[in-house]
Amino acid sequence: MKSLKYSRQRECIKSFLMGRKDHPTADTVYMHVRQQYPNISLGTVYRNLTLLSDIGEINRLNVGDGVDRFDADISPHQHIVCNSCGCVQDIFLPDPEKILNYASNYYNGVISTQTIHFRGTCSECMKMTAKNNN
Amino acid sequence: MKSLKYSRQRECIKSFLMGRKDHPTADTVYMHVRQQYPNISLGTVYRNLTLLSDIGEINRLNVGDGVDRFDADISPHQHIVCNSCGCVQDIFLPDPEKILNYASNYYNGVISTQTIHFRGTCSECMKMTAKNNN
DNA sequence: ATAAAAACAGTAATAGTTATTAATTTTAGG
DNA sequence: CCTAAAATTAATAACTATTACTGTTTTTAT
Repeated sequence: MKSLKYSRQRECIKSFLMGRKDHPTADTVYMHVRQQYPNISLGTVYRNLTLLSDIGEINRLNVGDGVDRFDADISPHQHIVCNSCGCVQDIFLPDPEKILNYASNYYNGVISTQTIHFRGTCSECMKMTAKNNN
Repeated sequence: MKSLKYSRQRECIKSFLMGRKDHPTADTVYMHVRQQYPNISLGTVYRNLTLLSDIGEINRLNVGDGVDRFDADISPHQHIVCNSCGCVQDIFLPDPEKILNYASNYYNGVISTQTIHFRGTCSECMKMTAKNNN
């Protein structure tokens, strides 16, 4: 088996992600980490993001727009994409198991996990449209 | 605005999709439609699938494996991917609005739609593993 | 200090999908 | 039934996101 060795690049990627709640793409991570390590390559960013999600330190998610996003919050939660500004926010449901159990009643195999992504309008964009309609 | 003209290729794509419940990829559609129209190009398949989903005659879905799939069943329903064989099946929940309303309580913007994809083991694969463990 | 293992930067390759273009097909109006 | 404008096509090029390869550098256990 392959042991893990420290790398400053990986550390930087991880801590950048921990400071964000907006589920950045690999490219966004790359742009920011490059300010500290100007020679880092996009491949290194991808490799470390993949590695970190493989060992469960971060989550890789895909909200259906063809780009992978990364989230340092690994507690179980769901996501919503704003149709207006495109932001990706968290939704914490108190009892997500309830949905899984509910769905199990209507499937003849076994359901083990679920991924829900909602779409809608975030509160910021709601304020905007309210203002513009005065 | 651009009016729609008949095309046999599009017709063939649509009717192929209507005969399937397994949410084929563009490539799968291509392979099959090519038996009837050997000169059809993958681009034509993509263009028509995109067009059909734009006008709401089919659905484009993505279960997170990096490939788009297409579904002629446009009634509201959810999907489950089998971890064992990779098949994509339908799940019809009697009251999906209930989930959306539930989630709305824990979000400060507006939720308008939801996409749920489950993962688990389909009934076929369940039978297999049961057999092998005898 | 050293050497094996891991990670790196740089770059090439891959997969899925969309865009371009010249030729063909469809169809509304005469 | 003809015609011509508009839509569609096949073929191919281009694009985007991601992964793989390679020779060099960094990490770390001994």
